[in-house]
Amino acid sequence: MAGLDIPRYACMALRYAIMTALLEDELSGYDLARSFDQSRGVFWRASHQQIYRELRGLSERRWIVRRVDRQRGRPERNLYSLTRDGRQALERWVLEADRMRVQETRDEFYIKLYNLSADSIDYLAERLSARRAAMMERLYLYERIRRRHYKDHEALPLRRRGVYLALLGGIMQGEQYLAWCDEALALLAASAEELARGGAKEDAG
Amino acid sequence: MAGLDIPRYACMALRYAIMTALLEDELSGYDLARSFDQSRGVFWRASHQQIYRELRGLSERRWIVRRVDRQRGRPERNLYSLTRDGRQALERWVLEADRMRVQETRDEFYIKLYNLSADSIDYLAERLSARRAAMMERLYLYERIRRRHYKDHEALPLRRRGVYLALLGGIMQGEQYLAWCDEALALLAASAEELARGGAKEDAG
DNA sequence: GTTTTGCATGCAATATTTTGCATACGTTCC
DNA sequence: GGAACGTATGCAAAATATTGCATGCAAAAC
Repeated sequence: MAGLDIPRYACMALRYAIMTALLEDELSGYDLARSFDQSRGVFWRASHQQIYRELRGLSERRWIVRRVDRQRGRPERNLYSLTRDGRQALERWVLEADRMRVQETRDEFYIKLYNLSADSIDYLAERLSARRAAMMERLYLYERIRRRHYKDHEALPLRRRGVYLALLGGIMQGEQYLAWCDEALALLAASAEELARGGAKEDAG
Repeated sequence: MAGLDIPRYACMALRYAIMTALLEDELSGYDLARSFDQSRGVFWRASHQQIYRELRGLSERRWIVRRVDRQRGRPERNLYSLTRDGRQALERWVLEADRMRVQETRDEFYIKLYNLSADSIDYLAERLSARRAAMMERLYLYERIRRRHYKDHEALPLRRRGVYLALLGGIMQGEQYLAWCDEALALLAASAEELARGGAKEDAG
C-alpha cells in the first residue's frame, strides 16, 4: 500500500455531489463533467480534472466501482457506480452537521460594480448585458428540464421532490437575477446619460 | 531580496475586493475582516487569515502602504491605504476581461436535497428553517444599510450607485431565497405528512 | 478576582480549485 | 488532405481558501 497518498478529506461536497449523481445512473467521468456543467451546474460546477481526481479517490475508498466499457473504434470509457459502502457514506453525510453559512455570491462582478466610474460604466453595462443573456439561456435549459421531468411535482416520488426543489431554487434565483440585471441596466443607462449631458456628479454629491 | 516567495498571482478577486474597500477608508486587517463578514459579505466572505495574507502581498507590491497606529493601552493597529499604483492597478482590473460564468450557488444543501428520503426529511426541513432565519437576519442588516445610506439612490454620486446596485443584488437575492425556503418548507411538510399517513410513495412513483 | 468577550495579529497545515499541459481516436468542416 | 471539433482521460503545478492553533492586551461580566 505504498502509493496511497490520496488525502482522506473529511468534508468535500463535490465528492458527495458526484456520488449523488451516481445514485441513479452509471456514469463516466466525461458524463459527470458535462452534467456538472449543465443541469447540476445550478449549484455546483467542477472541471473534469477535479472530477477525475475525486473518482480516483472514491475508487480507492471503495465507495464507487469502475467498469470498463469498450466501444468500437472509440477510446474506452470508465463507467462508475456506487457501492453499498458508498451509498451508506452518502446517507451518513446527508445527516451530518451541515456547515451553514449565509450564502455569498462570490461573483467578482459585484466588486467591479463597487468601482463604477465614468471610465468603467460602459464596459460594466456591456458585461451586465452579457450576463443577463447567459442567465437567460441557462434559465431556458432549466425550464425545459422542469417541463419534461417535474411538471407535476406533487406526484413525484420523495427523492425526486428534493431534486425538484433544487431545480426550483435555480430557476427562482435565475429569474431574480434577470430582474436585478434589468434594474441595474436601467440605472446604468440613466447614469450614462446624465454623464453625457452634464458630466455632473462623477464624484460630487 | 531573499525571502520574497510570495507568489505573484494574476487573478485573485479577493485582492481587488480589499483594495476596493481601501478606496474610501484607511482600514486595518481587523476592520476588513469585519466588513467581509458584514456588508461586504453579500458577495464575498473572507477569513482574517486570508486578509492578512493578501495585505502582506499587496504591501510587497506597493499597492498599499501601512501606517502604524499606536493606541493608548491597546495593541497597535496596522492601517492600510491604497497607493497611486494600487489605485491604477484596481482601475485596470475593473476594465480587464471578466471571466464570466453563470453563477453557481455552491451550497451543499442543494446536494443534500437531491438525497431527500424518509430518513432525511425532518433533518433537512429543520436545516432549511435555520437557513431561512439566518437569511432573514442578514436581510435585516442589508435593509438597514440601504435605508441609512442609499435611500435616495437617484441622488447618489456615480460610484455610490454601483455600491447601491451590489447591495440591491444582495437584497433581491435574499428575498428570493426566503420565498424559495417557504415553497420548499411547504413541500417538505406536505411530504412528511403523506409519509406519516400512508408511508406511500417513498420510492414508488 | 477569574472567566469571557472583543480587539488585533499572524503561522502552518490541510483542503480545494484552477490552469496549463498532454494524449489519442474519430468525424465533420473547408 | 489538413484543421477543427467532440469524445475521453489524466498529471502537475499554481492559486486560493479553510481550519486549527497561538499570542497578547483590555474591558466587561460574573
